[in-house]
Amino acid sequence: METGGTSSSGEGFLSRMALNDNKAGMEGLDRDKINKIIMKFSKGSRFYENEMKKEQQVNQRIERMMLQKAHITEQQLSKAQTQVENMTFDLERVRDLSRVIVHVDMDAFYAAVETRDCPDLKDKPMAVGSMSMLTTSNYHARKFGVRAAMPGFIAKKLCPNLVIVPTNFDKYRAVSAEVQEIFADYDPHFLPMSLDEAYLDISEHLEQRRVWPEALRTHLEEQGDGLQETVEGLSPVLFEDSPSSSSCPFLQDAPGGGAGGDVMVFGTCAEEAVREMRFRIEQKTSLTASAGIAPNMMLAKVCSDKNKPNGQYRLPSNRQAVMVFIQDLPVRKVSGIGNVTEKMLGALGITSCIHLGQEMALLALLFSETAWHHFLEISLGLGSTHIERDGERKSMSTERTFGEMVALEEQFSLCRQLCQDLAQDLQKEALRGKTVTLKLKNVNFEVKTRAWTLPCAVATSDELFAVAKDLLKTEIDNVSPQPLRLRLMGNLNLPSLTATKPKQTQTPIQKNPNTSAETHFTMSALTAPDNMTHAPTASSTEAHVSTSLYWSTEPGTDSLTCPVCFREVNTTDLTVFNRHVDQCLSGVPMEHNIHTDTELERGSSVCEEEVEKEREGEIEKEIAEGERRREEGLMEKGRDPLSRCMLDSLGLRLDSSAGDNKGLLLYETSTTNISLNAVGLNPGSSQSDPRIRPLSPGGPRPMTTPKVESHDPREPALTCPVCQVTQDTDNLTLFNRHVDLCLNQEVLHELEGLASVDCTTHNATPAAHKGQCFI
DNA sequence: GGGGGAAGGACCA
DNA sequence: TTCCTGGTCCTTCCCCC
Repeated sequence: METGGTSSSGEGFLSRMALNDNKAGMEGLDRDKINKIIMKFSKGSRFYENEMKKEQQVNQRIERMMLQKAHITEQQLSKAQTQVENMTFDLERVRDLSRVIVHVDMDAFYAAVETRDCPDLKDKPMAVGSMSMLTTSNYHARKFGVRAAMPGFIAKKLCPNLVIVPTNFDKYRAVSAEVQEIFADYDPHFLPMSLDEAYLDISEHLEQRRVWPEALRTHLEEQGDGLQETVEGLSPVLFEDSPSSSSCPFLQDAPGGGAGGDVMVFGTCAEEAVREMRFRIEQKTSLTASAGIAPNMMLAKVCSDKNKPNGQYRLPSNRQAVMVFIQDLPVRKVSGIGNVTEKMLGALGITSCIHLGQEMALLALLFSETAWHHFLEISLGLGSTHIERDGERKSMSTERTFGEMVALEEQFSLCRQLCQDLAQDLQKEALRGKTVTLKLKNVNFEVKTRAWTLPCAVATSDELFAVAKDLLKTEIDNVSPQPLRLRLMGNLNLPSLTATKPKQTQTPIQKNPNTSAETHFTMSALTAPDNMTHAPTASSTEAHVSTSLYWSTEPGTDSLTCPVCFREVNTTDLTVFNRHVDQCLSGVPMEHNIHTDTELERGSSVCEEEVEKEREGEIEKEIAEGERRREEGLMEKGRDPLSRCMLDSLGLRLDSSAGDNKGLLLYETSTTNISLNAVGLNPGSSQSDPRIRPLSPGGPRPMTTPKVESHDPREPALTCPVCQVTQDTDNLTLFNRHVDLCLNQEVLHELEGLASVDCTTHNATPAAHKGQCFI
């Protein structure tokens, strides 16, 4: 038997997929019937399979917990009981019942806004969202089991007449702003939780209100668009069965109120103040709100759900009333207890808050300290009494879901786009962040996050992409030879400061997120200053020193010494400096960045002089040609090459001479100046179907490669362009890995000329260190 | 052993 | 055919000092 909002029918229903009716307007539904439909159309899908996996994990957690419970001794229990009692005593001592906290929640907000603007919808089951996902539904739809967070196509099965209206956040934001203006009159420091929800502390307002003359508590009811009409006509159509719509509080309770009255006078108590607030919201927006009034935020939130929609509930501010209220409250109703916690508590026989109190000693032994402290507070009806707007934002992110994406260039291009979007958002709030996290969800709904913390905070698109693309590349390599089949990509930046200038740390961080044991260098062994650190490596194919060096500054200095060219770079901007180092290591100018970054130009001018002008011209010519072809539409849809910036960052070049093999990329390892072809550029194609022809070894390697030809599977001989040894394989992935390792060896040898290299973390075999070839 | 970063997950609207 | 987005907090694991 499942607890709370989910059910099990004994057919192996996943509790996490079954109908969650823990929402107003969903009482008394035929859950079994609804669940059967949900399962019928979910079963067998990748989403379902993943949910099943997650459910199993939760079940295992529960099994472990039960095992742990079986080993608890009386002595342990008694000790824990003492601990709980002490804690309870401490909490009771500071219980604060003096505040009047209000939680206001707009009723089916998005759906109500859409219905208001399109009255045709008022009698129809409708939801806001898309066939993929619904954000909310009206109360007609809820009768069919249609609710928020349900995919539209399932909702359509439950309710074939369902009207799905696309979201219009600009509109909701505008309405929300109107509502918030009213909130501010009651608590200027109110805490908005989302567009449709807020906490207010009206204690001060009530103090003032006590002595307010009636005139200040009088509000005009606008005829035609006012309460009378909304109660019987427009907005509350969503809430015909509302506990309060049948006995409109405004009309009946408010002094001076009455059917058709023009003037509404409200009282001075908390209920009257909240009633007034809701009245004003409705007058201004034609939308209804529900509210809960209680001595703390936790209780206020529960109370606002009590008489939803279009109602309010006040819990008296005394301990006894609070304890009575809490007794029968299902744990799932408490904010912070979700599906998993509910299930775990249910396994212990805990379904309501009274059980929580009774089993606290056991919970103290089975859950973490944070968790059981939270449970104890809930069981005592305690919650926060201070509404504080979080001054400081903790993180900022952006993510996107899409159809299956396999093509590398699409993945990197999207990554770039996300970085641009995030950079824009960061810059809007003048924030910078030190940790860049890449979030990936594959087609099986498995989510992975990969993070990298930088020595200094970053904010620009280029800076973010420099890290994100490495993280992405690492993941692509990790699943190789399989392609990375994505359905979501996100980019998260954790701001650590709000300053407009980058913060420069004095203590370098030296970590390598590359869990795939790919080749990388431990830079500490180089004869470089101690403050040189190693950033995330890209892949073994990227001559790892490229884009991988980060530097921290010494306080008081305004220049840095390049560890490669040993010249002073006149900058303290680490990004600029690291680009300089990248350039020196690669021996290739980062022409695009240089042209757009004057500081970089200054900082790297010394190294630039050493770069062959001819090659610069050649590169520029190639890119110009690539762009020309792009503009001319020669690139077929879906075969659009990587952006210039992306190509740069990856060390990739477009082969404009590829003819029919458009989409071919040339990989250029900057140190060795070797060109290899990369694969999988056509959408739909994958890395498992590459076309490769190794280049002829020796001599200066060309920037462009001859037209690629398919490799004949009957002809296994592939010759490594680096070591020139023929490899006994026709597996192109293996062959490419071999080339990677050889390339890295070349880099190593080059660096050995500058400094000693610590190869302890280099994943190559001893043979590789000797420059020999292997697969 | 403690601190801190990385990764994953729960939960919320 | 199709299961979101953006944010916070917590837990666990692991590495380093």
